[in-house]
Amino acid sequence: MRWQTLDRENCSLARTLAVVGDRWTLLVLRDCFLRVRRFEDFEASLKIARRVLAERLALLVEEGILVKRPYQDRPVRYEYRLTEKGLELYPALISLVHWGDKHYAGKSGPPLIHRHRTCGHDFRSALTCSECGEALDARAVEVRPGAAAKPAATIPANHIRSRTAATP
Amino acid sequence: MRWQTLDRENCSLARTLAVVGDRWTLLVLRDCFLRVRRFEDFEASLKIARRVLAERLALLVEEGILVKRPYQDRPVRYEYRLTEKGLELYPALISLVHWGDKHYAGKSGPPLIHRHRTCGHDFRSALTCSECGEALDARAVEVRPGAAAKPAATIPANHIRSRTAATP
DNA sequence: CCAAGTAAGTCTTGATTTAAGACTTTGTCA
DNA sequence: TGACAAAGTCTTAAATCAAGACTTACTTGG
Repeated sequence: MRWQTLDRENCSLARTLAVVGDRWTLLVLRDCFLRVRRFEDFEASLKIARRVLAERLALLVEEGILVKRPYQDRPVRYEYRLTEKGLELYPALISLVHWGDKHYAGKSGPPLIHRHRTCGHDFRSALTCSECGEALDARAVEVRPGAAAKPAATIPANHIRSRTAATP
Repeated sequence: MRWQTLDRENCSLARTLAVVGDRWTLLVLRDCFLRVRRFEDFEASLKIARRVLAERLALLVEEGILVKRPYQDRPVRYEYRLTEKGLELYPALISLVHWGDKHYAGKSGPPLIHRHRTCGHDFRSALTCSECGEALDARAVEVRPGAAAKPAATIPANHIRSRTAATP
């Protein structure tokens, strides 16, 4: 499969990955959430090849996830900032970070600690149901095709009926 | 950067991406949550090259995210199932899916609809603070280095002080 | 005025990864 | 015996990526 064609797949995950599903892209976004904003700062932080960084930033701007805007004239210099759409990736990112904290942190704990300013506590993110507010477990989720589904495309025949997801 | 060395980075996101941060790996995991379990079913569903699929499955098993177990003898045939550790990736995956639903679904809505069996409603996932239960916004999160932090490694100097994340 | 510095890229080249699909193994079924 | 099936492995050409030298446009110090 060519990744340029992935956005045409009838699957929201595939479409999402076509845009941000590249390792460098996700690390660039992590830096954005840590308030890194300038080309050279991304480069120094990530030790990424400049060509690749330029390409990823351009893609993120094109997709409306970052905006490029001048922070000075003469000479004009640009910075990259998250848009609202970009900020909405936070749940996915923080979930990945917390999963890594849990399974791959060393003896001394995670490298970064997150504090919720609103309540003042260090937290771990929790995924809840938008309707009942309870914690969401994969085993309690059922999936069915929406109006846009073309079942044959990405879901094997034995999954097009509504079934409980993931009960290993 | 070589991706094999990414797991030595002092950053939970980098370590996580070293394991599951590959596009194919994430699509394989999506299929796992949709109850795909057999080699040929993954292949048919994803149209992935067999060699790549074999490699990704082996990695996920090695990392304890999937288990490989026989579902029949004579001839012995195997299936792949999510472990508890694998199931814990659900928040990250569903967040990516819902982000894709929101920004890349067509007129007719998302391809798949998720229902919470516990409460019976179709839902969108919501990220909440584990401490106060309120919805989490990236702008309300402050980050500071934990005991394991080696600030110079992955966080630029101007970010090692505790600062609010992401206020674009 | 000239040299050095800086931010933000672009270009070139060699290494790595991927895709496609033919081939292999082990066993069943008609 | 021959066809079929699941779950891989192997080969090779094509695509993608990494590293770092080079470029551009402007500023600042001497």
